[in-house]
Amino acid sequence: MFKKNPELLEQRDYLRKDEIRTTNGMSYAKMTQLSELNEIDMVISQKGNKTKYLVNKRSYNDALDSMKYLITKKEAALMLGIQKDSVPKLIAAGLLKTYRKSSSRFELLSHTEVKQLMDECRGKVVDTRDIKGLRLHDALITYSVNGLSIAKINHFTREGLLNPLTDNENGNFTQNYYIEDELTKCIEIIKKEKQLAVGYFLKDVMAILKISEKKAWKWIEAGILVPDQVVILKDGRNRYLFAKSTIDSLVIKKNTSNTA
DNA sequence: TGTGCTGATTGAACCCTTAA
DNA sequence: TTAAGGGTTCAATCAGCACA
Repeated sequence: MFKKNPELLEQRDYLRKDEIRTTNGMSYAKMTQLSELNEIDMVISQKGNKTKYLVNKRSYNDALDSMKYLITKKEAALMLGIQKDSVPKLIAAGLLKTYRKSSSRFELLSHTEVKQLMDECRGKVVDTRDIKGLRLHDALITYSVNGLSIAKINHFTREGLLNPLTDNENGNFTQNYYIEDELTKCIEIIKKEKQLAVGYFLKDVMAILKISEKKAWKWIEAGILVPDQVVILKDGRNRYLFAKSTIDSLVIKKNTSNTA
């Protein structure tokens, strides 16, 4: 009945407890706690041996609207569809703020802000047949080595560089699919940012200067190409890092000697 | 010059321990 | 009891190096 007439869903006065848990990540314990504090109006409906817990929609929405309603990182993770370990990463990236309550020893988050982040980063709802791309977790497994993180995915989504798709209008990050072409472009941005901050690797330098590996080593030995940082790996190998400015000046030198 | 090998690296997920 | 924190695992790519 609700599938045929979705507007009937909106008209309901009461929501099921399990419905609230899956759509908003609120734990059953939290609902009981809010009910005891009279923050939400929860009624028990008994039919035979089946017990139903129903929450008044208006009281629930009022409780959510209030900034008083703070949630733990675990609840935020449930709401976003990510692991609890990822929540601090979103906080560190400035995508979520934490609050302190005298009654709690834990850092808490605003339910409103978590919901807002999810709404901003939820994929565009399309038909299941039109879904393409990688799930959030698969994208992270594939591209974590390139510096892609859950925080970066959210940043890029907010900036419009990533346009995820979903077939669930109330879905969370696990239901988002990311287009591979868009992910590749974001990886390029991350790489450029890293090169600016950390520097170029020898392979990057070879490509920029258009020289072979042999020539690169000759230049290093001759002191023409001087690494700005040498990281000695555990197995004795060296990892060379060249600052962007070092390579830029070499490119200029190479170009002027070519034109002369 | 090209190719293949090895170990490092990355970050989320997972699992276990700790602390209040 | 439960959230947080720390260590480990997983899957993938990359850089350095050796060698044909």
